[in-house]
Amino acid sequence: MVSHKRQGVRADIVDVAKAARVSPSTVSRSFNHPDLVNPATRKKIDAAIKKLGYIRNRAAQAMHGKRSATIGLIVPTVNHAIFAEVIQSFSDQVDVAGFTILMTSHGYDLDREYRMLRKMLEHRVDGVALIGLDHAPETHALIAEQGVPAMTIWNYDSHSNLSCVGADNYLAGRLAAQHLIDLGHRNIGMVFPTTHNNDRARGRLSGALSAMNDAGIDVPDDWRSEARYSLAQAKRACIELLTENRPTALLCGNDVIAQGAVYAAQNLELDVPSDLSIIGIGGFKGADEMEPALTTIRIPADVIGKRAGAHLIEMIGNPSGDVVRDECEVTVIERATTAPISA
Amino acid sequence: MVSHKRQGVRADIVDVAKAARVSPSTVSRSFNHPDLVNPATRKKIDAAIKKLGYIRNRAAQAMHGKRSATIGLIVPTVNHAIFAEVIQSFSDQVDVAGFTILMTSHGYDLDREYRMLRKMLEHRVDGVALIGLDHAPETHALIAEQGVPAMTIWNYDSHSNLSCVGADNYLAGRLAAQHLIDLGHRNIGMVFPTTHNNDRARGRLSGALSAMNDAGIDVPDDWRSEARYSLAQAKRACIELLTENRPTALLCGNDVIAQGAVYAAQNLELDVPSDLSIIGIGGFKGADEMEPALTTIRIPADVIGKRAGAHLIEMIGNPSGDVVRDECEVTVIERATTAPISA
DNA sequence: AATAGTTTTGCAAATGTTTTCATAAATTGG
DNA sequence: CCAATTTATGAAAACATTTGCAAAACTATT
Repeated sequence: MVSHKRQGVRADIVDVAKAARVSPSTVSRSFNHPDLVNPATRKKIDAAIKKLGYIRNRAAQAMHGKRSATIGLIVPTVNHAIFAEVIQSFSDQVDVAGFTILMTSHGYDLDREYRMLRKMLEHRVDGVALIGLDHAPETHALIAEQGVPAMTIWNYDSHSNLSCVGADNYLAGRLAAQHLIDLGHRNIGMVFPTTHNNDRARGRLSGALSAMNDAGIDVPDDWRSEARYSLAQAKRACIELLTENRPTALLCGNDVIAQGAVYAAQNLELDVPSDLSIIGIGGFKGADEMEPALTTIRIPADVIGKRAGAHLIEMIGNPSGDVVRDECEVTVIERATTAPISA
Repeated sequence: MVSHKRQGVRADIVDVAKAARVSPSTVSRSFNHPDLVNPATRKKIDAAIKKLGYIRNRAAQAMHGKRSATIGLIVPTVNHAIFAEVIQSFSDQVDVAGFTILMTSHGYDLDREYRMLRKMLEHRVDGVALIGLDHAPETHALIAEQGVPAMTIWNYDSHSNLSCVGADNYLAGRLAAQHLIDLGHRNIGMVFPTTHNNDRARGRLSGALSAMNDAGIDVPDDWRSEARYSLAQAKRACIELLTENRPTALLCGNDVIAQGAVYAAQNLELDVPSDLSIIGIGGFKGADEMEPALTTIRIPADVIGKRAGAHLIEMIGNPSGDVVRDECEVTVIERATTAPISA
C-alpha cells in the first residue's frame, strides 16, 4: 500500500493542486476569488482539500502584503470584570469580519505595553487596540512610525492624537458628584484607586472634584482615601474612613470600591442609603443585582468594545489616516444606594 | 535631500543588510544565533535596525517551519470571572516563554469552537488550548490529524484522550455535599446551571448526588433548580425554591449562584447560616469578601492556567505525543455561610 | 612564512502562498 | 463556420525570511 502523501507532513497548496490535477494558482484562486473558477473545478479542489486535510497557511498569505487577519489587543489585565466585558464585545465584533485577536496584558506597566506592541507588530497585525490614554512616548512613536491602524479603547478624549472610543471619565466623575449634590449632600467622602498610570481614575477624580468645587463644597484631605482594586481593600479603606469621619455620602471611583463601601457600612451597622449614600462609577454587570442595588454611573463597556471593533476594522479597510473619536454616553443609573439627605 | 529609504514602505531584512553593509543572512543570524556573529558586526546591524525602524516579520519566519510563536486559546467566553482568571495566568505563563496568544471565544457553541480551531490552525499556532472536556468529535479529529500540541484546561479527567490540566469537578461536587452532610444537613436543595454542553456542571452535580446517595439522602425533584449564570437569575431561582420548600442547606453549582442564594435568603429574611447554610463551588476572587463570606470549594484557576501554560510549552518543545494529565487540588474553604444544623 | 584550524560571512535554495500576464478553451454573434 | 469576446487555467515572479554549504578572513602553531 502506497501512501499518496508524504507521511507526517502537512499538505500544502501544491499537494492539493496535484491531487485535484490543477495548478496551485487555481487552488489559491478557488479560495480567494471563487467566482473566477469553474464550479466543477472548485468541486474537485474541495474534494482534494478534504482528502488531504489541507489547511491554508495564513502566515504565507500575510507575507504577500495581504492581511494577516489578526488584530492586536493590548490590555492592562484580563482578570477584571470591566476589561473582560470590553474584550468580549470587541472580540465578537472583529470576529465576524474574519479577524482573530492576538492578545497580551501588561499589568499596567507602560514599558511592558511598549514591548507587547512591538511583539504585535512582529506578527504583522493589521491593527492594534490599546486600553486607555496613558502610554509611553515610544508607544506613540512606534505606532506613528509603523503607520499601523491603532485605536485606544475605554476613554474618550476630544484632543487625543490617537483614535479613541470610550467614555468621558471626567464627565462620569462630575455626574457622580452632581448626583450626590443634587440629593442635598454636602459632606462627601471620596474613595478612589491610585491615579498613577491610570487616566480613568484621574479623570473621574478631577471631574468629581470640579463639580464639588463648582458647588462650593470642600473635601478635606482626610475624607479622601485610596484603595486598590479589591473588595477587601476597599472595604478596609472605607471602614477606616468612616470610623474617623462621618460623611453623609461616599463617592467611589469604581463599582468594586462602591461594593466594598456597602460592605463597610453593613459592618459598621450604618443603613444604606438612609445613613449613608454610596455611588459608584462603572456599571459592572453585577451592580444592579447587589443588595442594595448600587447607584452608579454606567460606562457601557459592551458598546465601547463593539464600536471600537467596528472603527478599527473600518480603519484597516480604508486607512485614511484620519483619527476618529467616538464618545460613548455615560448615564447615571439611580438605584438603591443613594437617597436625599434627610433629618 | 535624498531619503536613503523608500518612502512609506516598511524596511525589510535586506534594507537592514544594505544599511549595515552585510548580507541578509548575517542579519538573520544576528537575530537567531547571535553567538555566531562577530560582536562588531552585530553592533553595525543593531544600529541599522534602529535607524530604519526595522521590525522582523514573524510571519515570514513561520513560513520556514519555524515556530509561529503563537498559541491558540479557545474559550467559551472571556466575560466571566473564572475564565478571565485562567486566561490571565495562562497568558502570563506563555508570555515569558515568548509566545503570544491568539484568542477567540465561542459562547459554548461547539460547532463554533471547531471553526475557531480551524482558524487557529490557519494561523499555524504552535499549540492550542481549549476549555473543558466537551468538544465536537470533529474537533478531536482535527487535533489528532494535524498533530498540533493541544491541551484542555479546567477539568481533570483521568481517562481523557487529550492532555488536560484542571480540577476534578466530580470530586468538587462530592466535597461540597459531604461538607453539608458532615454538618448534619439532610434536607438539601440544589441549584445548578444547565448541564447541557457543560461538563463542569455535570461533573459537580453527579458528584454531589453520589455523595448524597451514599449518605442515604434523597433529593426530591422540586428541591432542585436550574439557574443560568447570572446573579439575578440565580436569586430568582433560589427565592422560588425557598418559598415552595424549606431545605436547611443549599448546594450551589457555582459561586455566582451561591451569591444569588445569599441574596435570596436576605430577601426572604432568612439568616445565613443559622436558618440556611449555603455552599458554592469555584472559589472566585470576591467570595471571601462577601458578607457573609462564602463557604465554597476552591478550584484554583490561577494555578490551573499557569500549569496549563507550562505543560503546553513543554509539549511544543518536545512533542512526544504522550498525553499529560495534571490534577489540581480542590479544597473546601469553610467560611461564614455554612454552620452545623441546630435546633 | 606556510599550514592547519577556527571564526565569520555570503550565496543560493527553500518555505507556501498570491498575482500578473499570457494562453487556451469555450461561447457568442454574424 | 469564422471572428470576436469571454471565461478558465497555468507559468513564473514576488513576498521576507532561514539555513546548509562553501569561501574568506583571521589565529595559532610550527
